[in-house]
Amino acid sequence: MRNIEVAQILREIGILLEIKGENRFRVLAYQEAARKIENWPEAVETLAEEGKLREISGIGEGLSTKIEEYLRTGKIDFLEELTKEIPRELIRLTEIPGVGPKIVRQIYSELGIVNIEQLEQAIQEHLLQNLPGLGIKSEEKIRKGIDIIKKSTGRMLLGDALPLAEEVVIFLRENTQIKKISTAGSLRRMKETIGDIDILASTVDANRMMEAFINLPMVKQIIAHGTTKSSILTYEGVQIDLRVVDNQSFGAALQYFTGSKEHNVKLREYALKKGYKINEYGIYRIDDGERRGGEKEEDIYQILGMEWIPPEMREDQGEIEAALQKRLPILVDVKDIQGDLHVHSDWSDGLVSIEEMAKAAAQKGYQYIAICDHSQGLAVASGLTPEQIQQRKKEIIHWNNNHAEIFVLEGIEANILSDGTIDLPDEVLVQLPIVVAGIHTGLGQATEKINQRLEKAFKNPYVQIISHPTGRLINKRDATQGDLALLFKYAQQTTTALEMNAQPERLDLKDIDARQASEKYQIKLVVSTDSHDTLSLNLMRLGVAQARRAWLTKNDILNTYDKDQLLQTLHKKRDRLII
DNA sequence: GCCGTTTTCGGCCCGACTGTTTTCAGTCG
Ligand SMILES: Nc1nc2c(ncn2[C@H]2C[C@H](O)[C@@H](COP(=O)(O)OP(=O)(O)OP(=O)(O)O)O2)c(=O)[nH]1
Ligand SMILES: [Mg+2]
Ligand SMILES: [Mg+2]
Ligand SMILES: [Zn+2]
Repeated sequence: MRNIEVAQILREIGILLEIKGENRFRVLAYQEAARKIENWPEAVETLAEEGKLREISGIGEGLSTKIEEYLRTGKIDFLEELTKEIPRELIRLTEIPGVGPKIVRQIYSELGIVNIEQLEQAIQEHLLQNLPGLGIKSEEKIRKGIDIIKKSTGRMLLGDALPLAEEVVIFLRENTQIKKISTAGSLRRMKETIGDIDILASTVDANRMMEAFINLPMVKQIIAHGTTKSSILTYEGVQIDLRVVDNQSFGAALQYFTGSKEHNVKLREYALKKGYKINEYGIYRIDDGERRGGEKEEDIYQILGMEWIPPEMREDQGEIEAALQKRLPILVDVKDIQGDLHVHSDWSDGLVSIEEMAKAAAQKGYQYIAICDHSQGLAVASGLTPEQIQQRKKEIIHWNNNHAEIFVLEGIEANILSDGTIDLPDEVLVQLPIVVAGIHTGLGQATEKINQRLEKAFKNPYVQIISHPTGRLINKRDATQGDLALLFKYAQQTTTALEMNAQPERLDLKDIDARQASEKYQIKLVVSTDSHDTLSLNLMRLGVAQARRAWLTKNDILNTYDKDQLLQTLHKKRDRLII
């Protein structure tokens, strides 16, 4: 998959064109194409080979030619020429908050600045404040911007952002007179990483609310402070945006502030075609200028003849078209989840006993929980030998004989060895009602090797679920080199389910891949927390959110089934493959 | 640079905050 790489190149061309002062819609075309390719579930090189690039809306004659050239030669002539005029280094400067293409162009052409060090030097010598359109304050603002970008740690994990947002919301509730409040932006859409925390509120006194906000104890710096919108930076380097509107506009504002940007643009374009105008204050008829709604978020979609679209779907990935046809799927909900099929106990590297895990799971209202400890191939995680599995079995039987509130399933997270065999013999696997298998070592192997390993694992009749299929760790480790399309084919052929691991830094399979697995290959998925302690069981919420972002329904997720149905489904494979 | 159940040319969302500005451009959400 070279999608990210190609998207990156297109994005760079877009920014360079913007600095050059090109037509902004031409710039937009590059940005939009980049986004489309980044979110495309198939490999861009495959599309190019098959001559299908132009089937992506937003990629036409010019862009497809450039993309093909890049994939073939590793270069784009047009870009080579462009960088002679606009150095590539300048792109980094546009990443400074408050510094855009116009300022970069100006400091480059007037002062010859191409990097942050030179910019800092120029600021120290107060060279910027004498440039037309800039002054003392702009210079200071840019200096602060450089501070921010230097300390910036990139996008946060959703799992880290959620509690922080909750803390801010609670503080605002306690210290201001709030009518309504909600998180918005990527956080409400439950995107796997979060750029900043967006909060929307309606209140009796907007000014007081803003005062309270910018005086939060966590505030390091005030980025903007207006009557309806303020932004602050916390000591941890997290930006928080607060938008305040009247109660009667809360719905329209929530729609706006939830985004995504691309969803908003598409929605607003469609509205225009139908004679309406949408902004964060409401939806208006263009002919008479009358406001037609906006108190509730549903107003906006309903007036346009659409179903209300769940926030997780608002990525301009076909949801607007589906909502118009009233064909949105009924997304899986946390309440549908009947059990967790991947948790560890202190028999391996878990921190709590089977009993504690079972009690906690029962508390969550689950019907069943599968204890899937590591197996012997993973010694660092105290993986279980066949003998230990026998021992553990007694404890599980004992629990089930004495407790009706939840059924504990005996399971394993077996290790896929570097030759693709499972680290436990079939005689052991056949005894286990739940068999998950995953790659934990040799993640850096070449494509061919990973593919072969997985093929072998998928073909093992006892392996029901592949855990964390790509092995990626967000912001830390890339997915393995395994070919996802091939992996999906194996899963389809062998009716093996794939896990959507809910650990905040895994979320693996990820949303767009899970959607592809389900839509194109009819693969079933399992949302699991991979808990090593009881608190982590709550991560189910994150995993289900990713499933919702993958457009999945209850029927697509095996751990929404009741116990009998689940076991029947999971055991079909061994019944079919062993005659 | 892309696109088209009204278009193959003329559109391509809409508004807040900041700083520098005598009326608005730049940046960002
Ligand atoms: N209509 C419109 N809405 C926008 C635009 N930019 C941002 N928004 C809305 C939708 C976004 O989800 C919301 C919050 O903006 P953010 O920049 O914080 O983006 P978002 O939270 O989606 O992603 P993030 O994780 O913060 O990078 O504001 C825009 O250009 N037009
Ligand atoms: Mg945001
Ligand atoms: Mg924001
Ligand atoms: Zn694992």
